[in-house]
Amino acid sequence: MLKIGKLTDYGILVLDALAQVGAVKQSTEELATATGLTVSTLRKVMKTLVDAGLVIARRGAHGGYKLARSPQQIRILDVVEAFEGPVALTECSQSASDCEIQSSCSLVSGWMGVNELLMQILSRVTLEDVRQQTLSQHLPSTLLDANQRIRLINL
Amino acid sequence: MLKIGKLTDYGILVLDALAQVGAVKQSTEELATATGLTVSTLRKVMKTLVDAGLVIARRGAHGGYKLARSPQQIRILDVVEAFEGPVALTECSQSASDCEIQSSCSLVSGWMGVNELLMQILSRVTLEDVRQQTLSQHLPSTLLDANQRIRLINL
DNA sequence: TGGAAAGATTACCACACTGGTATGCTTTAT
DNA sequence: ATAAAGCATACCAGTGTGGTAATCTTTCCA
Ligand code: SF4
Ligand code: SF4
Repeated sequence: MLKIGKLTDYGILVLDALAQVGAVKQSTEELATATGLTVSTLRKVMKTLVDAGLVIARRGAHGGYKLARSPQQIRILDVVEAFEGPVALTECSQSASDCEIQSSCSLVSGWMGVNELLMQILSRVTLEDVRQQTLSQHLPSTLLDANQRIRLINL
Repeated sequence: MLKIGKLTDYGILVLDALAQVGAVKQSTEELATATGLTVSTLRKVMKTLVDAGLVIARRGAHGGYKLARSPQQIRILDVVEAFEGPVALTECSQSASDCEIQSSCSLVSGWMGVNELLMQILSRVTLEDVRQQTLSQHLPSTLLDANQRIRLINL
């Protein structure tokens, strides 16, 4: 599956709704109707988003939420990390690894490379890309030749 | 986190061990000592690997396992899909989606793009890449300029 | 042809995580 | 003061994962 959590998904959903209205503050109720989520669920989502500094909250009467920066400056990686912590494909990708066979494993640095690669990709896709469907839906399925491949790997 | 399952990881571990010895068949016991996994766990891993056609099994006395094709021809995506099913970042990425707000969601095709992109990347990294640490461990962290970015997104 | 060597199949269970929900607290504008 | 908002916490059912064992089936060879 390699799926992202549903809450992460909801996070993007909220950011999209906020981007839609520009700089206008939105209340939890307004976001609820805009996104179709329940208020309870929204609260959890908003907390994460605020803690991560992706949206700015204003409390009290006439409060509400607005984007902390423009959709072009919000990376998918930011959102994913906000909800799910650092990207770590394998156990040993994390600092506090508890893989029992790590000492005798020769693949640690190999996985690191893949991990880094995916992070680089996710850091280059922005909220705006997802909103505007910048990414072509039908990518060419032909394999790249060796040179292109190296360039892709090494960015 | 965005982590792959531990069993998937073990799968790569086994494939690495098989690649190490070339065309020689390996028994479950031999793989157990080579990888540090228990025999019970290995059985589950091997079943998945065999079902996916990534390794070839020979039963009976003098049986064992060997790689179905060369490490260069085994894509990480193949292994991931074997253990975790089709890559589907969001609910709606799967055919049988059960996201309740999908009808009123404008991000479906946006996510599709990201999903495709990640799959393309994972399909271009092979077992050999992970074994030989082909991927540079320290990728340049400077952002690409606009043109390069478009080329990356559109492959 | 029988037995040993090997893989295949199935079932079971503890545990952690996820998603969903409710309840009460704090801040701020008027 | 009061109402409108966001903030914090706690709870819980369901699910998925990882780990383990017990049993069946195939193949080779003495
Ligand atoms: S040490 Fe090896 S087996 Fe353990 S998590 Fe890392 S790659 Fe996987
Ligand atoms: S339909 Fe929208 S909210 Fe539902 S899974 Fe897809 S992207 Fe997420």
